[in-house]
Amino acid sequence: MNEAPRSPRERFREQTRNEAKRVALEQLAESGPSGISVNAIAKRMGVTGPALYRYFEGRDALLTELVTDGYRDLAEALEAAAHAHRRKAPATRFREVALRFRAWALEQPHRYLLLFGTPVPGYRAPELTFELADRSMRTILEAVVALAPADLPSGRAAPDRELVAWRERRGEPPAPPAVLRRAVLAWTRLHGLVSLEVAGQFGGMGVSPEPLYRSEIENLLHQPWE
Amino acid sequence: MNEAPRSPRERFREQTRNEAKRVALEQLAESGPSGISVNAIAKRMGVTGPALYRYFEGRDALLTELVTDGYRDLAEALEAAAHAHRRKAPATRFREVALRFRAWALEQPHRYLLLFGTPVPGYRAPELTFELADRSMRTILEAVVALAPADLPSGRAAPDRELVAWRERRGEPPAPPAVLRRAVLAWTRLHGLVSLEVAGQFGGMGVSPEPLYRSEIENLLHQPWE
DNA sequence: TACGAGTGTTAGATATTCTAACTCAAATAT
DNA sequence: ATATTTGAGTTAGAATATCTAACACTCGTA
Repeated sequence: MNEAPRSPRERFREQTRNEAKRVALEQLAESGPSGISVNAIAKRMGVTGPALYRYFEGRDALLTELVTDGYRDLAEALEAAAHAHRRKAPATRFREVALRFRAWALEQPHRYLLLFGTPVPGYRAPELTFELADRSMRTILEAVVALAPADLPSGRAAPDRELVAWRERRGEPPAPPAVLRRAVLAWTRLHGLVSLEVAGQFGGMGVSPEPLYRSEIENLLHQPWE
Repeated sequence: MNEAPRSPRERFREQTRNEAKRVALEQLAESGPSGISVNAIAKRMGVTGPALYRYFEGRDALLTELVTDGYRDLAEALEAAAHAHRRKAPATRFREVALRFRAWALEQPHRYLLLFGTPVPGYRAPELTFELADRSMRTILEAVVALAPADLPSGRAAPDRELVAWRERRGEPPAPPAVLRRAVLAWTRLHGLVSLEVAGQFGGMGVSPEPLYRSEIENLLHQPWE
């Protein structure tokens, strides 16, 4: 997105940083989060350990950057799916977004776990986590908004008020609370299935997760609007 | 459960092991999975580092033991909830088991994340993971079985066959595939909500997760049996 | 009471993160 | 074109981690 960095030095710097992150993701895939080692990354890049400290404050900063990159990547994948089907029926669009979500997770399970699994380093701020997840959440929300009929009533229960307030805080057009609640449920249900699948919990059960996932999508599409 | 260890030495050994695991869980709560250090545990126990290697093969073995303990603990909590309400209506029993599930996770979020988050050490075998999660799964399954009407048909779709086969493999009384599917969905939906809550993803949203969780329980109870 | 199994210690090999001090090349400025 | 400065990479080293090996001691056991 950003145009070419001005100086050759900045370009080189950017290139080295990306290379380091690329190698870090390799390490992540091979040996898990705790296998990401500044030293090993440097060695694999053909430089000594301390050299990398010119580019990252330390191991945790590098990890954090992988996390933020991951959230951005996921959000972009979902947005692309939504955009690709923007002319289709809302149900179709929702399905495609949901399927893209699972596909993204399965393409790079270690990254998905890095985002939604145990916080790895010292501890990353939960607020940061939320800010980042929010962009994906918004795409799902838009897909759910398009599904809802026009005449949904406004609820008065506690979670409804919270959701409406949250939506207002972001300066987005208001949506009926039932829609917001449905969007959150969509998020948690899809995440529940995907995270257990990625963590290998279905493996021993002999269940193919895909039909389950599809049926859960249909459940969300056909569930009555209270 | 196990009766008193015979020799004083075995008793002492058991005691030391438990103490070590207790301290390890403290470390886990304070500094996350990567903060669990054999050295630090030993220091906190008043001995030197290498002493602990008499009791655990290494750091990974200790970690693995924390994981297996956690799965056992969770399963026992769910079984206790089911047992406490064994005379109540099936819907009540299911509700209580589901609520206990969330309560267990909230009481010790770091442990829940240790079980269902990113695999931490080298890599624990997924089969092991499944074996252990199975016991909790079974309790949920029993609760769902009790909910189902008696005249459910047997499906012929692929996931149904898999689920039935899985159930048979464990030598348990057969259950209609719709029931098994519902049980898996219960598991994934509850886990989806709880894991996002425990990971702090709802924090910034200002949503109280409890009403959402309860509504999801009711959704499971009232969803038609296809 | 003598033995031996088991517990804990120190020393050390290896690997990690990260800082400090230094060199050197290359981009920038004059 | 030359001088200056910026910054990349190096080695050295402090602090801490896992884990092994060799040794000492102690307390159950025979």
